[in-house]
Amino acid sequence: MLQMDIMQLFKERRLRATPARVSTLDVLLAAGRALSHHEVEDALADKGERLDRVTLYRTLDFLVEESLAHRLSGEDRTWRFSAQGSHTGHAHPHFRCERCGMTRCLSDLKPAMVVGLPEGYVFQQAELTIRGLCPGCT
Amino acid sequence: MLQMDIMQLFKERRLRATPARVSTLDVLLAAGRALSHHEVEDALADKGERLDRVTLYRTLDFLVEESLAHRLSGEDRTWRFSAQGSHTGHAHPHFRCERCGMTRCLSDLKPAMVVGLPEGYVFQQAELTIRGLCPGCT
DNA sequence: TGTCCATTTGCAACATTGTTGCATAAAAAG
DNA sequence: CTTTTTATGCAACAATGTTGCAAATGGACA
Ligand SMILES: [Mn+2]
Ligand SMILES: [Mn+2]
Ligand SMILES: [Zn+2]
Ligand SMILES: [Zn+2]
Repeated sequence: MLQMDIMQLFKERRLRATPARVSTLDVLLAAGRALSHHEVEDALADKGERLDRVTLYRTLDFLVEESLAHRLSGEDRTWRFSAQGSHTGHAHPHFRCERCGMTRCLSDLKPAMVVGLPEGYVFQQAELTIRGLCPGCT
Repeated sequence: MLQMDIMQLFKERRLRATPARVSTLDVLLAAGRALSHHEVEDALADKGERLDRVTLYRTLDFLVEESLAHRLSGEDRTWRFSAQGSHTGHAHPHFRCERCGMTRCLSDLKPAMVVGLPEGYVFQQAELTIRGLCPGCT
């Protein structure tokens, strides 16, 4: 997706198309996987963008708020951000590499293919987490 | 499980049965759910135990290392610890309350019962995470 | 194109969670 | 009781994320 198209996207939604937001969403879209705050920071640096740490945190929150990205918690106590916020509530499976932490959404896979991972991925473990309300909170 | 039995357990395994370890495992066993570092600290305080923050971190790590507990990452960037480390690799489903964060293992449930949660729990979402190695790490 | 105002940004300070180094205390073996 | 090994407490540090506030700026409108 071109930067110009991203700016157009913001304008259609009546959201301020600031450089920080356009560049950040651009990075997420180009990555094709979930990126940590730090990884986004690095990717922005590669493009010659200098962005304050706090601004980036707020920008990522903004994108999630506007459903342009979604956020998932990593095993390493950091948030990861992925574009494609469209698929509702990110209630889809994810893949995380046990060695390097690389995380990507598996939302485009049919259920049958979750068992058979995409080429090149090695299955080690499936973790199923049920979320909801406990007896004390109902 | 009695404190004395816990001490016995350590001795059988040739592990040093220090007050910190016995009390901490006691707290985890009594909880019946996964506790954060902070929650363990509070529970110990209730029992009149004073334990250094760092010592507790190391004690919890020790219990995980010895397979007397297992550790899971929460949505709030904190580790949770649960006794019953016996079930291998904690490759079992968990339940987390979306409101208060209460987390417990569902390891004692048959697969059919995962869909139908125990009485009092409200289902909201199932998240499946596949873990393994990505193409770059194989 | 210039003006204005709500919003965004950068900076400093702070909070939380967890880790490391090292001297001292204590467990368990003999 | 003495010795040896290991665990503990303390201080300092690191990583990740948040909050308050003044200054900059995006976009609407004249
Ligand atoms: Mn996702
Ligand atoms: Mn568990
Ligand atoms: Zn990897
Ligand atoms: Zn609850």
